[in-house]
Amino acid sequence: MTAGAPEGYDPHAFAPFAVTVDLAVFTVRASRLHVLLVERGEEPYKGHWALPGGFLLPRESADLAARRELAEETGLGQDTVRGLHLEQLRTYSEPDRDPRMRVVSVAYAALLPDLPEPRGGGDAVRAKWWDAGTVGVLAFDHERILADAYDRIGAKLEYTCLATAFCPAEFTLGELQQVYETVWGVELDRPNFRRKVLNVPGFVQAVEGPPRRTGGRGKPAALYRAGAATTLHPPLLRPEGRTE
Amino acid sequence: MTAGAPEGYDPHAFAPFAVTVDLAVFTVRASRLHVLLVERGEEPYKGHWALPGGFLLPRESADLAARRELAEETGLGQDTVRGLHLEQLRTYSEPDRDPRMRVVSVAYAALLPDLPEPRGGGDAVRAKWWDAGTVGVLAFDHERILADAYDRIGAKLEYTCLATAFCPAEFTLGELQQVYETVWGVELDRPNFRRKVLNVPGFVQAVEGPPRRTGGRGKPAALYRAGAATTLHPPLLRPEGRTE
DNA sequence: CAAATAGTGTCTGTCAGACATTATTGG
DNA sequence: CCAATAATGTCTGACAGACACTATTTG
Repeated sequence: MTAGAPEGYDPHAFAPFAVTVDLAVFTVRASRLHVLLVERGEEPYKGHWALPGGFLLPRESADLAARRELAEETGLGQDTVRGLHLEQLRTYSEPDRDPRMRVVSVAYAALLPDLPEPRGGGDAVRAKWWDAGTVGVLAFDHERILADAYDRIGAKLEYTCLATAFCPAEFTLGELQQVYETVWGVELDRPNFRRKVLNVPGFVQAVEGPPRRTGGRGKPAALYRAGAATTLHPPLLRPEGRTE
Repeated sequence: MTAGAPEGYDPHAFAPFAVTVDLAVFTVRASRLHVLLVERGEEPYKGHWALPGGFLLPRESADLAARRELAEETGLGQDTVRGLHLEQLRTYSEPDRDPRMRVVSVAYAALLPDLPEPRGGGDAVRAKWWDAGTVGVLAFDHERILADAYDRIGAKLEYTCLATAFCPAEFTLGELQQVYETVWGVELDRPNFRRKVLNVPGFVQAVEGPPRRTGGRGKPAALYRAGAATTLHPPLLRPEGRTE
């Protein structure tokens, strides 16, 4: 900022802002993208579904608040949550986005491997995974946030290693391909997908031992871990240039 | 957010958050990337240089506040500022980033064509364009914000039309190439750059009339305007995969 | 063996970088 | 004519999509 607060500024005299985080938590289950929603137990929007989130504590960064809320809503351990990739999306600050007062919200996207149903802790009545294509009307401006999150995730798959965040620690290339196909809503050619993934240095790393795993009936697939890279060179561009 | 504010929440009883915007305003002049900085006239960090910015007004979105501050610092008209591309970078919320109180700041990047020296209005002692490679120690966490902004701009040039925001309304392909070379710090092959730019539908649009403009001594160059597209298909990837 | 999934090999058109060449201006 | 900049053309190697084929498992 350029200067001090307005003339004679006193934090308690000025109309204060509340600051919250909102989370778009995604997972891939049954070849469909799912998002974690909570049912609101209080006004406003009581009974509506909303993105999980909540207020920043007085000495907490938005990043920490997001991880705390994520742990509360999913039942994941603090240590698990600490290592997860949280992607800060953007901040929503329209004056009337919350009817009660002035609330500025920092939105995050989180990517999880498939998990059991959330235990629905925290303040929410209950939490549930929804098919991302069929969520209805959400509270506040959360539909907008969810749409922005979806766009961002799809774009980030092209040039970052984010897709591995949807997979368990060890995964097959088929599972990784499923993530791309599900998020992008396209079908990819398996041999070409394989070639491109293995050509990106540091994207995936073969798990040494002969351990393999079956995915139903066919030949067992080799296992991989996420590699050291964070960005993809070259990127995996999605087909047909449909980024609009 | 999932639920109402904490038990018995009253906006004035709770430790309030102040919300500000900070702007990384870039331009290309003399083949160097420059950033607009202001000298602080008050404590803390009195005498230090900082990114322009300021507090949100009670009923103002961060986006509007950023445009207002930009107009104040650069002397650009309200109408000019309204049409500019402002890129929201991310939000900085570490509890101690401002020694006075809890300040959450929404950072923006703005790209301008080369402009005269700013008139240095607003609260700042003075405002000045600095070579982006030689800025010293900045106030608050503004060095971090500036570095993040620089990274984002470089990446966005690859897959969006952002580069045209650095150019005047009508520009030559040579000028556009200068933008890429300056921000990325590389030299590009002119014929190939030309071919790729013209191959992207909607990136640039030839200005019809035979009007041309000279850049010193050689052959006058054809003029172009920014096209209708916002994203580049295919993208203009920077050479040597140096995105780390 | 048939079905299903994993993995390899090959062909071909497109496009990238590299660079030669022509065009148009001022001095 | 020379220097400087703009614009066009060409060559070649790398890589993308498409797809045929082999490998390994279960029923």
